[in-house]
Amino acid sequence: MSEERAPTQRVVRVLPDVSGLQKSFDYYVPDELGGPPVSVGSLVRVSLHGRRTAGWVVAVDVEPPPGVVLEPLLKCSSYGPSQEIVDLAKWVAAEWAGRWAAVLKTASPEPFVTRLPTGRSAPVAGGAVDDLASLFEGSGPRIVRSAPASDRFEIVRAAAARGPAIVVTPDQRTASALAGRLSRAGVRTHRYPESWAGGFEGGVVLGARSAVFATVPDLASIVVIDEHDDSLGNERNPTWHARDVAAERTRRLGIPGLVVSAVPSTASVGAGWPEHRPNRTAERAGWPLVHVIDRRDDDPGRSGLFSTALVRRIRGEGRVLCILNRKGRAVMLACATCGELARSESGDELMVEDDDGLVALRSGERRPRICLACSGTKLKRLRLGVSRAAEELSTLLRETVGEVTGSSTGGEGLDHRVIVGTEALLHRVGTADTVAFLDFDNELLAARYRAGEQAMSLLLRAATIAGPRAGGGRLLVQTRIPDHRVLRAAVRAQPDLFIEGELELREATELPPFRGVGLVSGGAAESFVAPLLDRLDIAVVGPDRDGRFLVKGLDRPTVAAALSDLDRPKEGRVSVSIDPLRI
DNA sequence: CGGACAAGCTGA
DNA sequence: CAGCTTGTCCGG
Repeated sequence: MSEERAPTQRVVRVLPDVSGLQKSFDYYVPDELGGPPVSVGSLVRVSLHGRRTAGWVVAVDVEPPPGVVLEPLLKCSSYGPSQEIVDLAKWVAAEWAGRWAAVLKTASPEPFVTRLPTGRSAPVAGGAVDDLASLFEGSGPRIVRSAPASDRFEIVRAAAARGPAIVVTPDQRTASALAGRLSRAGVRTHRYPESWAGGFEGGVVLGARSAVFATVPDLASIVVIDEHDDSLGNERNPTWHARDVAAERTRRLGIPGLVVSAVPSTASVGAGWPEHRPNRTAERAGWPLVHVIDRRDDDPGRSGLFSTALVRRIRGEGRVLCILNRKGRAVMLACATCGELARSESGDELMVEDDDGLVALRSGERRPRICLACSGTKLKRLRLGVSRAAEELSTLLRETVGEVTGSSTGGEGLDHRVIVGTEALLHRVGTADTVAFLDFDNELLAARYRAGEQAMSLLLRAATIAGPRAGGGRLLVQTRIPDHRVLRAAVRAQPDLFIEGELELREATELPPFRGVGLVSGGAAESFVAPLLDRLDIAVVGPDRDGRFLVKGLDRPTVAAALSDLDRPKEGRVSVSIDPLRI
């Protein structure tokens, strides 16, 4: 089959795109091979064990192991990620215990690129760039705190003025808006991944999380917008987060990495990255007004979704979004007498009902059906749904109310002054005057350790949509926990009130960013983690109700390494997620 | 992953 | 013992 290799021919190392195979193989480059030049990152086709498969060149001019007869590369299909990105992808795979090939795929063009653009554009100086110069001093990640309704355009423009840049945003909508404004300011922009090769022309590459892997020669900075947002985290394994990838990439390149957020994540603050803050006046001005409506103050007989206070505030002028999140919600119980939610002793967990009384799902804490606040024994169920909410609100306001859920299509329901919807509404509407959370406790008390950060993230999205207080931007939050640190921080536009408490809790409970965690799921999870029980530096917790195990260790690399070193069981499936966002 | 091949099982 | 299934190994 394979003709003899001439001693002068180049040998390259190829990582095949075959799941279940994490090994690279050597091939020689035949003289007559057409297509793009073969270099590190090139997408190639090779023959492996008698079948053709795609892969990536991960090293060139290698010395093949003695005794193996090399086969030729069959084809060079496309330009691929640069050496820098191939190396970065390897780090990402190790850091999140995933496949190198899976990361390379994210960093590769689709469809193939067989010609690179020629000609580069020079940076375009921006307006207020001098004021922002200090943000770009030194190298590696730094936190840029910037109020939720403040404009990030000048930061992005300042980055563009310094040379080729990558701007990562939580969604394509934001990337699109920033790209449009940059273009109008004379900056060359490229959308990623559609314009995969755009980075070769200079200018700014903008896109959602995968843009952090864009190949950009002479990259001068990376800006991550709203770094707290979970959309920047990969849902599939490896569960890398664009913020952390940007941090590593900028450290490696010795360039600045700006992670921008109104309320920086526990990850970035916990990592001790330097922080640039706006002055208090500017920060406050960049938040909408936040009204907390304490539902415990309602008339005891009232059981609807809408407090009188809320209805009063949304009657009349202005566009209003009412957010009702039903995703993964448990039925909540509240005291029929005083209105207090049924929560665990610590207040961190919701209690649900079973035959023996009340039980907390996570800790298993039990007590009889009694209200902790007033000792009342009558509890009522709080039931909700978008359709019912829209109906109820239409009646209360005496006007037609729109309705939007994740399954609504196009502009359906959007052409009303008042719209009720799930979280999807916050992704579909660009601006509104008021955003109201009908049932914020569902977020605050969600049975996930990151519930607080996720609730805050929702508030921040809403705040961006509502705009600054000076322009009439306003958030309304119905809750039975008005003192929750998420709400105190938002009301006072003072992120530290949230971040400090959240970090204390994480430290006390030994969770990220103070520890690394891995989630092991799948039928063979138990036998897979068994060898870890002997290790003193690793704790294994579980199984939970879904048969999953939580593996805790000193930090992310420790846990990732421990889980990567384990042998995969012969039968049964195992899935490993490092620092997953939703546990 | 998926092909190759070896060992194990079945029925005449 | 042919013919089939199941399991283990391994790829350049």
